[in-house]
Amino acid sequence: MVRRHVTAEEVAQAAGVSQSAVSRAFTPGASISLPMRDRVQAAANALGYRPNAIARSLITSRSRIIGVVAAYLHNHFYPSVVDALSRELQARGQQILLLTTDGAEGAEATLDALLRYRVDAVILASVTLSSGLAQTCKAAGIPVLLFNRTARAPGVGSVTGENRAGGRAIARHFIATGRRRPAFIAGVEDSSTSRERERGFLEGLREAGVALHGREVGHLRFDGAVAATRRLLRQRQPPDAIFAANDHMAIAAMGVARHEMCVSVPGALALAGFDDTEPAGWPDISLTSYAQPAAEMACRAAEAVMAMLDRPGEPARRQVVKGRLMLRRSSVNDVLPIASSKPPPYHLGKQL
Amino acid sequence: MVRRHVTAEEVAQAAGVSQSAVSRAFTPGASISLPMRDRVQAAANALGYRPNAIARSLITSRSRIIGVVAAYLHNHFYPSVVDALSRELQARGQQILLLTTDGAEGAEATLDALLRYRVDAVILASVTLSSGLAQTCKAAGIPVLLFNRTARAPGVGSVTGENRAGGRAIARHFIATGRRRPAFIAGVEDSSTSRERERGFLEGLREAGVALHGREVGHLRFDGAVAATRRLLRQRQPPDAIFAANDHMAIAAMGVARHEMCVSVPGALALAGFDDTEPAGWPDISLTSYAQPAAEMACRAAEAVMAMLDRPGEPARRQVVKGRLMLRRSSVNDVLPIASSKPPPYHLGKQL
DNA sequence: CTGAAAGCGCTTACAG
DNA sequence: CTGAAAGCGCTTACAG
Repeated sequence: MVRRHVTAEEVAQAAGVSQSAVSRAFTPGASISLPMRDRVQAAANALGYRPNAIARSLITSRSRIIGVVAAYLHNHFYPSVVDALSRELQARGQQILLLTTDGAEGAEATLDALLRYRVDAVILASVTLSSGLAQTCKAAGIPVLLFNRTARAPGVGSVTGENRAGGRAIARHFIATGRRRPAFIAGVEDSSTSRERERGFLEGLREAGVALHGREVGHLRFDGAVAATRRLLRQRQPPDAIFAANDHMAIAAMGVARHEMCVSVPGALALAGFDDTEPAGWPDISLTSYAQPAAEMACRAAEAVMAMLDRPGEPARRQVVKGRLMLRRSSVNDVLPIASSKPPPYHLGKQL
Repeated sequence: MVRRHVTAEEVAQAAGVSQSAVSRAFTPGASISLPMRDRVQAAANALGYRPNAIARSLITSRSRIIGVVAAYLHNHFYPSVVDALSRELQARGQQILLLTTDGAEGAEATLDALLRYRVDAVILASVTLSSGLAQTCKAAGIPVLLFNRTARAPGVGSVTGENRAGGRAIARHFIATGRRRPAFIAGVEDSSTSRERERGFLEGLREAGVALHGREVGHLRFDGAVAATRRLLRQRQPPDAIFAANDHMAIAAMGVARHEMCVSVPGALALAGFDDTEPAGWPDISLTSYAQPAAEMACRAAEAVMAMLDRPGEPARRQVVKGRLMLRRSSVNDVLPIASSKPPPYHLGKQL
């Protein structure tokens, strides 16, 4: 039973009208009389007709599909992003063609497949994707939006958090709480996001005349951050504070410090991450973090994409979404543990 | 600059061949000579041609797009699933149209939108989605595969973990470690997945002649599990073990027990979840859990979907992927903390 | 192996 | 408001 799909032509025959009329009945704003529309609808319902969006987009040359490229869903920031993006885009009548890719290898080939589907735009939601992907989209004449990273190339819009200000806030917090041997775990060297966070962090330290005590690269991966933390903590004089370029790596660092090296957190070592992912708010983790509001960033991104589609000429914008420092028990002792009975208690943190 | 896309016709003109020849050059296995193919390729590269998959699927009536419906990406099991599914399907030349939906409301409407894109099949990856969605797909003649749940209706394939056996294993473990007041936090009442886990758990308790000491519903949400745990632990005689129907809820329970009620885990209370999500393996969480291997389940699901497309007549299968109990410090004291230096140390757990 | 032609299921000017 | 017709960019029998 390879039942073919019902077509507009079949509905037209059943309703005794032209195929154009069927099309109009399913096109909001088309010039069609109410009786005609009802008649078509009745026949359509009886037959179980559903307009073929593929055929539609072939002729309108708008697929109403947005390509979303995500690289590493194990970092919990990205599931939140995908969830929020999906919601926002669906609300605007767009579908999402999802592309996941592990690092750069093969990404070009899968992006090529994506572009064959004539997506209306592409959102690149990963700091590790080569900017070559953005260029490929540009070359294909497809609007690109970078999410959580920027690019030097002009004409590429982006939505990011306050990377530099966030890094600076973490540094000031470490200094204010008496830390004098702060270290940094970078993401990947060639990512604007990680660089900006580091830059802000270094600026904050310099303000206070404190030198960076150590620096390792965690490659944005859990295992990478585990190794980086071991190297930092095995030094003769280990750091008394570590800022990891994102929560995912900071949580790995926390595990190594507390359970492998028996370093007390926050007593002997303060920890801070970036993103304020959900696990950071869990009481057993309670990780100080600079928040990037995924939902708001996704909303901005969806709006930006729609704007790119509706007004192609408009110059691409770089939007920065405001964040805030969430203080938790990984860096300060006096933050209240969860005690209140009023929900939601798990995302509380002292706001700076 | 609304540069239109390059078409096969334009490539044909540039190469001085017919449009059919261009089509054949991009169709693996088509009968075309090597010189002809090279000539077309050269022209195509020069013009930046990319075949329009939309047009292609209109005529082949295979879109090579699989609809994936996921409901709640905050439960970290689902990001792993989406990631793995995406990888597996991409490897088989399929694209993914992603649909996220919060609960039942509005899900029908968005599924309708999905079906208009003539996806070749739909994977329903959420225990909370109404089985009405599966029926809608069936009615539209589109193959459906349930992921992490089953349905009474025949002809609907599924891929699940060992829910019943897993529940039983947790019960036996609680009993074996001396727990006598075991409680259960259910997911949602009408989910086959949660029901099977509970059924296995009760069977395991009955074997030992131990009665269920408490039961609450967490609605599969973090906040819901927080409230459920409070109700359980505020009893005059609180439980000495809690099995939550998934890790997401178990982690919420852990936070409440340790940080709000000051109940020692695992001393006064043993905790266990289901799924073996990544956070369960983090040393600060170290949650005993029955593993559902997301990657393997995704692989099976991808294979099953491809089989449904290639052999439409074949009866739908219900596949169960083997899991295993991961013992960690939320339920036993003698599990070694992370000590080894050989990676990957964070997913270790004593296997039963 | 190659090309001309029909056709996939729609949208949208164009007449009426 | 309605219908006949052209056409979106391809694939695929059909001849040659």
